[in-house]
Amino acid sequence: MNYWMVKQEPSTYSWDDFAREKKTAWSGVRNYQARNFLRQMKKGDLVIFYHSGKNAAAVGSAKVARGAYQDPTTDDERWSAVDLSVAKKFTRPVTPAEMKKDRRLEDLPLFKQSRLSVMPVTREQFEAVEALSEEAG
DNA sequence: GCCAACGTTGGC
DNA sequence: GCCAACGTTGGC
Repeated sequence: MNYWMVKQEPSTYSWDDFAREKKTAWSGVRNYQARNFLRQMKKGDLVIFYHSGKNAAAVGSAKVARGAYQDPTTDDERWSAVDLSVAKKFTRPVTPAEMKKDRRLEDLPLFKQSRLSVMPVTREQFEAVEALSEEAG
């Protein structure tokens, strides 16, 4: 079982959109590194859903419902998509500032490669974000 | 809202 | 296969 983080601008596709749909195709990724990570995702893997932009925060978790397949938004065979289903909404969003302060999270790829939209995290990191979301702000 | 940095695309 | 141009992202 592996752990991941996906980043999305909420004006493009927010957690609320996701929660309404329950399941979505994570498609439209046009970056090779992110694509490679998508292809490594297996059904059942857990994913942190992160909002980028002005109110950036980790807002919930998702589960990989279907491993990589041809991205339906293009005929170009280079690009892949996965299906994600809602796991749980965090009781409280976790901001990048909080994450940076946490020693368990200071090495998140999120902070090393700010443009990457799909990235691996360790189980420890996944659980640390979850734990922060359950603490009082 | 501008601008610099990054990554992908397209022309040679 | 290189490199300039372009589009997108993120920081200020």
